[in-house]
Amino acid sequence: MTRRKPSAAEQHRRAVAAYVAAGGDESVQRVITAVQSLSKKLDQWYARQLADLDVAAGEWAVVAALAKAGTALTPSQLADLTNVAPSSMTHRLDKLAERGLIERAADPGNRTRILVRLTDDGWELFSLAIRSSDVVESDVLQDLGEAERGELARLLEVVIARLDDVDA
Amino acid sequence: MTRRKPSAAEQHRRAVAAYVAAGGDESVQRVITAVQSLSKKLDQWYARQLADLDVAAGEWAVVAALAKAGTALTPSQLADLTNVAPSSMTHRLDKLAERGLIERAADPGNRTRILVRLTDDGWELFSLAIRSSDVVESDVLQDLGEAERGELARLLEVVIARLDDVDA
DNA sequence: TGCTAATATTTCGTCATCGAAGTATTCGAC
DNA sequence: GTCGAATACTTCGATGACGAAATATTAGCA
Repeated sequence: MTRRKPSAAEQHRRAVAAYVAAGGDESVQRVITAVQSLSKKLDQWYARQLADLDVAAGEWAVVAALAKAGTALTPSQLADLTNVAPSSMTHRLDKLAERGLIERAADPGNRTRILVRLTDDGWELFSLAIRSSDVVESDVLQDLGEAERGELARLLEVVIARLDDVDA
Repeated sequence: MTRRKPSAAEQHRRAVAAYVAAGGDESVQRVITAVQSLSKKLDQWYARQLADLDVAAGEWAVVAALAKAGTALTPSQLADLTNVAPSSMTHRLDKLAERGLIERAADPGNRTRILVRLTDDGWELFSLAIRSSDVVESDVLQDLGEAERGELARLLEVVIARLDDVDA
């Protein structure tokens, strides 16, 4: 490398400047850029932690989706939730089933469907990964007090409430 | 689908509940989960907009990284910034160069390095994509006033300032 | 019932990505 | 200056993801 890597804060500033120079609105770009760089860093950390558990990011996405849903889901629903093509889900589920993290069963009410659910091992993996991720996540939020975290969450949730409308 | 898709807000609530049930801290999970679901939706929208311009998400990441840097970068730096293996960058740059969006030149000071820079067409694509994305991004932030956007940006930037420390 | 369209999953061929090894150049210690 | 380690990029073989087509079942309608 020619020079040392700039800090995340410095990269953020430059990114916003570039987006504004290209015609973006500043108050918008500050928020969007920050969300993206934070999410990117989180993804990097998750990838490392999951590698320790020998789980690929895509496989984790399936486990997490099932855990969040709290009920069995079909391959199509999982593909939609984890942002991959339905055809890609087949192989993923094969591998997860081989490891005993999920199990497939025919839907008794509709024979074209297959229901995927977490096994006990799958639930255990989910809980283990969440607890270890929570440590890093707490670290990254350590500069915010309880009130500020609440305010940050509230503002983000206002934005999330708008997502479906913009989608349509 | 058995039942209609739950709203983004409802999915967010369920996800936080699942993470807390698995042992995560609520104030942490509300923020982290919100950041991730927002980022995921943004990625989906970008993918669609970029598909209209016939640009893959990974290719866009390279163009954006060069635009943000404002200067020429090496393939290794681009691989690092865009979160891919250095070996993957070779082919990506080949394709981007074929389309005339970037150009490679030998570094006069170090013959093991190659300098990649945006062409005029590359800059034009960047500006075009930013301006069209800004429309969607503004829509998603429409429920926040100028003061709230500022506060949201400020809180996120506090978190970003902490990223490097946690990384180490 | 019978027929068409829609839904759900899988298979298949192709392309992008990965890690490891290969090649070339530069840096540092002596 | 010379040799070995470090750096930078590319090539290579294997794996994973995509879209399109194939298969199977269900739903709607006359």
